Amino acid sequence: MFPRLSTTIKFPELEERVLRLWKDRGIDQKGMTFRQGRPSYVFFEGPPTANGLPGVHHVLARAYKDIMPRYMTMRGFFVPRKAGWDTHGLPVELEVEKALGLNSKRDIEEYGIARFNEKCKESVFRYEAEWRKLTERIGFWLDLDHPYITFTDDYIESIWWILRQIWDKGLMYQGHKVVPYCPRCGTPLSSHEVALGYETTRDPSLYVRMRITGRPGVAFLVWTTTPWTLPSNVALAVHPEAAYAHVRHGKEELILAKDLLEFALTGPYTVLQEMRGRDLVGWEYEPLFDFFKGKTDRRAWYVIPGEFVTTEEGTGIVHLAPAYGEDDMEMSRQYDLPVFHPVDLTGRYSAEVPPWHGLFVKEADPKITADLKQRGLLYRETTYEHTYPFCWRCDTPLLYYAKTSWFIRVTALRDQLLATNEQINWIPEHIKSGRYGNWLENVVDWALSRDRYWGTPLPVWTCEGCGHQHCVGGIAELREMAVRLPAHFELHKPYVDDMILRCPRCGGEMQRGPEVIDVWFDSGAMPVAQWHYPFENQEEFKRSIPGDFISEGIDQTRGWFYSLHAIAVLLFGSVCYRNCVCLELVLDAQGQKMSKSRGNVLNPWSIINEQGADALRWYFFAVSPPGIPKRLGPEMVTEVLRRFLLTLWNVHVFFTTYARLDGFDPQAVPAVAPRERALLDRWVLSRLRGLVRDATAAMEAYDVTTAAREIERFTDDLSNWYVRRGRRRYWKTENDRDKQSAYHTLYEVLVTLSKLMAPFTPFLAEALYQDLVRSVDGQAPESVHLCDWPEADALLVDAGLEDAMEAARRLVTLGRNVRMRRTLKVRQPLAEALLVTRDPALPRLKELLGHIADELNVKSVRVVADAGTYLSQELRPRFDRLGPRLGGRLPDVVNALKAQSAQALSGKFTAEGEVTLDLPDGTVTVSAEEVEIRTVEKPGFAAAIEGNEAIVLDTRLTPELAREGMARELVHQVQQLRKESGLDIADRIRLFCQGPAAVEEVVRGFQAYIAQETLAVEVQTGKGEAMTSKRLKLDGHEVVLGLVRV
RNA sequence: GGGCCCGUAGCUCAGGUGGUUAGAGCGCAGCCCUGAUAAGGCUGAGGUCCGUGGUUCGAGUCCACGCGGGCCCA
Repeated sequence: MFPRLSTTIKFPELEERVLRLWKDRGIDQKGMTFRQGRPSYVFFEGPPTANGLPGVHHVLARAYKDIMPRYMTMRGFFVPRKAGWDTHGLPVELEVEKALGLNSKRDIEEYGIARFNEKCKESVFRYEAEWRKLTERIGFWLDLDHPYITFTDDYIESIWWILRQIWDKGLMYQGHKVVPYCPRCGTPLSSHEVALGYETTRDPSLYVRMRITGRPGVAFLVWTTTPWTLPSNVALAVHPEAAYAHVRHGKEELILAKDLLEFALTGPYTVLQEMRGRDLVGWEYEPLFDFFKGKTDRRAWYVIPGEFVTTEEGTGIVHLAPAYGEDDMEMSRQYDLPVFHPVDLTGRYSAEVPPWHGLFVKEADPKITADLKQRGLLYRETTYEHTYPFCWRCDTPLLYYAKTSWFIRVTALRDQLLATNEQINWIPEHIKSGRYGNWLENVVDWALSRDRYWGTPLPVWTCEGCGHQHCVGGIAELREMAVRLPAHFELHKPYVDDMILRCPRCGGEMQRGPEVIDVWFDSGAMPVAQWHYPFENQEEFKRSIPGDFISEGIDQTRGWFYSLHAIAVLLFGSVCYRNCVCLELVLDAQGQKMSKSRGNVLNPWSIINEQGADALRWYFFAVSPPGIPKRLGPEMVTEVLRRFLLTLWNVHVFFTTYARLDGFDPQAVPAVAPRERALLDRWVLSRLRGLVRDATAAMEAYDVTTAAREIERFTDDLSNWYVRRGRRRYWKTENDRDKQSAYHTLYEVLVTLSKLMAPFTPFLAEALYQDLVRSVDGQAPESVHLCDWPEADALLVDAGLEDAMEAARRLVTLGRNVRMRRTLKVRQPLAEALLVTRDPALPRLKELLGHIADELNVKSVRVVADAGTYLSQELRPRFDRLGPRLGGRLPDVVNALKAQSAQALSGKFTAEGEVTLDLPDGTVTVSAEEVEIRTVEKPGFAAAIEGNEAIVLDTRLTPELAREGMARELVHQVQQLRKESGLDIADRIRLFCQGPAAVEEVVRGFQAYIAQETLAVEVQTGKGEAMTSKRLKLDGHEVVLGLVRV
């Protein structure tokens, strides 16, 4: 028996009930495991960090992470859904530093690394309970009880194994590299981190004189915004092809780029000589300072050519300090220049620069400037506004700084990265060759090491005796090689730092370097490390690589999308994941980015508790494709709830209400063969088949949005046509084949719909399924999420019927348009409607005239070829057919056609199939296929036209029609009265109607009709006993209606 | 400064390979209908399809250059 349901529904409550059902019966567990043994579809969970509260953008990501696994499970695949937590890294350290009031690496070391890391470990699960709560509440099925956690020794051991593989391939190296470095945090930042901290700032802008050796009074004019790098200058670079000028300027002579003379010089000048940059190459100049004079054997302080030099700003002569610029370092390699690096790890000058020893370099800028000025080397000093990177966590200006770091030679694999990228299905597609492809083309070596505390330790030990380096690939190996291990064994600092190994070369003692690794390596290692491969779970791992599906924010192109891909290529030379759905930002209702400072952050719970998780999920899926930024506000979610979820719910309530009343049992009542069902049934089943086919195709293409929109469209058709047109079939008293056909059809549609919706709105889908299926069939799968996805082929198809129905609905709209414009109430029956249509579906349309007549409330509908009395004709050229044939002559032909009367031309086209036109440049024959003849309304008739279709209503009211109109009005009033009296839809009544003879005569004449419509066992005229009654005016007559429940 | 994406009604979004008069939902106004419906229907107001050039018989659609917004990178 179907449950009794109400159209008043609170979806959040329904969802909580479904959650309890899942919990009580362990359905979530079954849902994740019941396909075990079937082919797998592999989903990778990109691990979040649980040291912050989940926000509404996490709901978007988790909804997408949920929908494909659910869909693929229904399609028959086994989808493992291991949860994961990202636990290492600077963001965690920062939180803990803040909480403990620590401000520097020294503070941390004084506090104690062991204690500090212990705090980090606690911090990363601070909000785990919140994450779990949200994850469960939005219906994201994930195995939260067996997550991978990146800080465990098992996980780290797998990472060590990976690093060892890379090491063995010779792809790890220690190098000098200029990196963006935060002197406060004492660590280089990844490019990802640098990107977080660009700000507009003012820096000094210095034009300095570099005196040319052997040419007294002549200097290069050189521009810099980083005076602190000048002591380390070793060379100047010019663009070899650019034009330079030697000018007299006041009392001195300067050389700079010709294009920049006006820009750089502050007064009149005379050009003495012009030259190319390459002419200057090799010229020597006097260093600004003598700190490094004589400290190197290499040639320094001369001009070299550099393609990177521009003549758009500055002077076209670039000062090179290899330790503090990437280009500079590159040039120093090419030209074997010395590298002077007089700045320590805290950003202060070393003793190599005595005047400013101990001073932070940025603070030394003005002192250097003053010194140059005093020695006459400063030409001009201004300030320069530009964007410059600051540390995203502490706001310290970053220094580009040569650091010893460990790198992975990813550049060696660029071609393989690009080739495997071709195997990834990116959604949206443009990511592949756009943002991501570009990133891969410009890929640089992966700066792996971090000089921090809370992270996976880099497993490289160095022999203190012979300098031999060894990369440890696992715990067993570590124990074997160990000379000394700390009492507490853990693969974290400070414990690993106390692990001393025996050098395999010389037998000396090996010490680990201080570094931990980039946290992106942790998460990118998850396909391997989540299984503790290769130490355990070899089968699981092999089954799950490459993965089938990942989905995260689009910002992960440089983050997780890349680290997964790079590690898989490094290890196996193969692709890591086959399909990647990139998600854009969730914005507020005004389109502004949500941020704490703006105060516009939307709490996901406010929507989940008001509108529900299904509504939010549906909104995300349907509103726009994943790669487009989404605006979100409560009212937007309410709209989809009303438009879609509630509409569907109402159909569901309609069905269950009447099926209960009639005791309809889909198991017991034999189904009428689909082909023998009513046209309306066959139509909706055919539409359903189309929906299943289209939704399946869309889902296979990861086009969730199209699938959702198709489901919405179908639901609208279902409610506003199928049910609307067919509802009397469920009310009627006789239980005939038609009624059974109607019940079975609507039942099948709703059950199928619940399955289609299961991946999108798991709660509502479950509620429908439980109400419809489990309530009557104990043998059926216990949950919609344990069902198979519907098969389109199993359903009836009748494309011709769908076309005809579309035409019928179009004509009904037209007809209502006529009634509206003539203010002819639909309740008043009319005699006839004439249809003019050339729709190819016409033969099938004739089967549907009854529906048109009903909707328009007319006694008969006729299709006519011509309604000439009411309508005239118009001829329109078909540009799409004439255009390609006629090209430039098209306008002339169109004008010639317009010059003749449409009636005459249409006659000719009909009779002869073509018309020949005389044009100034010859004759042109136009065939009937190249024009369209349309019908046009003649004013003054009750007609409406749209395209080449028209409808004409006969508006003459006979007395009989008027009486019937009154009868219908009476029925309407009685129904209102029933409603007002609070009667149940199945209650029977006794009815009386008192009024003038004209009215009472109608009541007697339409007694049977009125009785049937209002469920009256008796219809009386005159006064009567009434439970409730009301007075009203009907066509100017005073009438009293009354009724009693029997 | 470079790359990618976006710009269509007040709002959210559709608009295969160019083709006559650019659509839907919400909102607004008026009317209608209603015993599944918190609904539904009809009509109306509301559009320089971001701009400017170009290609074409014909451009929301293709090309170029701009403008505005977003993301990513320097």
